[in-house]
Amino acid sequence: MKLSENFFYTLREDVKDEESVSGNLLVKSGMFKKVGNGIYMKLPLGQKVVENVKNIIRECMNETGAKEVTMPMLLPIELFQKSGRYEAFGPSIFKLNDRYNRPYVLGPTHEEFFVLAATMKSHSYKDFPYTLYQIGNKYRDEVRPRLGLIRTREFTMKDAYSFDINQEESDKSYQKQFDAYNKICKKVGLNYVVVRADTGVMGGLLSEEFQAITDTGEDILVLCDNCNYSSNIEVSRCIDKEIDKEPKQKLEKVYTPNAGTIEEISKFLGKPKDKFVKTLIYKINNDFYACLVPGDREINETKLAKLLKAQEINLAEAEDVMRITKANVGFAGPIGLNIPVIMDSAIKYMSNFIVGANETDYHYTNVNIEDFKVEIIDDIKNVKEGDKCPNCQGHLIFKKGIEVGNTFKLGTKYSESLGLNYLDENNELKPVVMGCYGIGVERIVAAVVEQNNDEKGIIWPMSIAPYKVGIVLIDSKDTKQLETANNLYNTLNSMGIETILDDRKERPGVKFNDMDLIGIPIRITVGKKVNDNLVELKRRTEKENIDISIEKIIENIEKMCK
RNA sequence: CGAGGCGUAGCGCAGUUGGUAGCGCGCGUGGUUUGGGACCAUGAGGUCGCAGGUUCGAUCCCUGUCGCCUCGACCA
Repeated sequence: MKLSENFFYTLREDVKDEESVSGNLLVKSGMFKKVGNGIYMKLPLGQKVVENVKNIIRECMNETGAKEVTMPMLLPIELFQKSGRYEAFGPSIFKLNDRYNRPYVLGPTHEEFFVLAATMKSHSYKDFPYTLYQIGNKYRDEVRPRLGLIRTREFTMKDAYSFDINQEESDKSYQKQFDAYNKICKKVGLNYVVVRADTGVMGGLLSEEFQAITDTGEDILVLCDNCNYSSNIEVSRCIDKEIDKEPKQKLEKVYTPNAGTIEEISKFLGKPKDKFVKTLIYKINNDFYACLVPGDREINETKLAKLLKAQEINLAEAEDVMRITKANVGFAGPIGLNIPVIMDSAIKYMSNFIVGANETDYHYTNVNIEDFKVEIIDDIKNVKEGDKCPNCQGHLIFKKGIEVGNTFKLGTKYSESLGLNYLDENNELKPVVMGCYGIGVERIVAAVVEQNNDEKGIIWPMSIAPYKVGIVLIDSKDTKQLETANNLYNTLNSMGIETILDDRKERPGVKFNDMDLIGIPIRITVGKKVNDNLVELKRRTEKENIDISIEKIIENIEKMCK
């Protein structure tokens, strides 16, 4: 691409509406443009990067034997209602009506429709296995789109679906996709980790996330400093410390004016936070529950929801709390409450602790678990850094991540709800076992930028860079320079090494800065030294130029591109 | 959905105690420059987010509305 005759622009100042590094750089470099909240257009350079990522994905998918298809984005609503996911997705599904007022949705994901396709080729056990995939748009009305391209309402997803006769066979298909995902993450140049995760709205048996490690990530990843344990915090199991009990002391009600938070009450009574038990009133499936966790811990709503098989889980409104506890928010406790109590397992080892007294401005001290009735005891809290690893003697550490991919073992959830069955050798009707596998394409792009940038701009890995080489022509009026630059440009492109020629009538500084901003991996500068038969070569990752003779430059670049 | 902030030229911003607007960058033209975002001159470009209201007069005040950003919507 010659810049003088193409659609190319960059911004000189940081983008006002982009807080994330990747959002700012991708918009500033003219690769993407924001259209609205969580909606972006892809401009030529961004389009190329996205295509490069798609091609890597496509290549790795085809290697697994998966076949590419295209699903519609505009979907009649019935199948979602049938699978029960119209409810599960709730408000994050985009709905619309046609001219006859018939309801449609913009596809948030396509399990149901792949199942529909699968019914055409799932009659006998001899029809299996097979895996289908597509690379297409998804629409989700997110609570809050944010972080540039990391959470948008329209995005490109590669989604694949495997179909097998039983779990064992399905596990094999899963493993193939899992391996392909590792390959893709490596090829696009991500620093990533795979973690266990919640199956969420997809349902099913197992979920593993491919998480790009960055400070701007939305997820907390729990890793072990000793073994290879890795998990999303939402499903990370707590290993409770088994502490010996103190001798039981006498229960006492104490006056604690205006001390409604653990912070305040801990300061007021001069006791550490782990001597307290927090009582949170939750509304779960329209019933109220009191949930107890140690004062120095956070509740984990994913675990709680799973424990109660709940669809909807919310902290109770202040008025509900006041009605149930007969006290202001901040003074709830398990003693004398007439709603079910769910207690975190760690509290078993606590003694003489402090809880709210269900009376404004009062707490009980020296509380022990015999003092109240408990319905369920289970792990309902988040792990903390430094906690013991569930797999070894090591300790847990936290990192933040961007979820770029996710693989699920779905079991027979969809085949059963949608009637996808086959006949086995014994002429018995069996449900098909499925897996599904998703990758966010723009998310990969954003995550790569989050991990590869400096004060000048983006630093693309060779594999997905929009162009591999950028030629900066210093003086376009100098015939020798112009001719040399054009020759290099034509040669490289004809070799399949995609090259930009900056032949604009700009000062060199402008060209250098733009080339750095858009992150082209290799830069050739064609300037005065052509008279000595030399051009300059510089990698985006390095500070210094080196002079190379014009004869040798092509050979050098060819090596670098490999 | 809650709280806060912001909507003024393509971009980033200032401003008007109410009298229909300016700066920097970018853009056009002419010239001087030419190896890390040049300089001089001269221009073009705005229904001051939208709709009401108050006023002789509103970009400014009031009301509503739309859009965008951040935080929150879990730690009692």
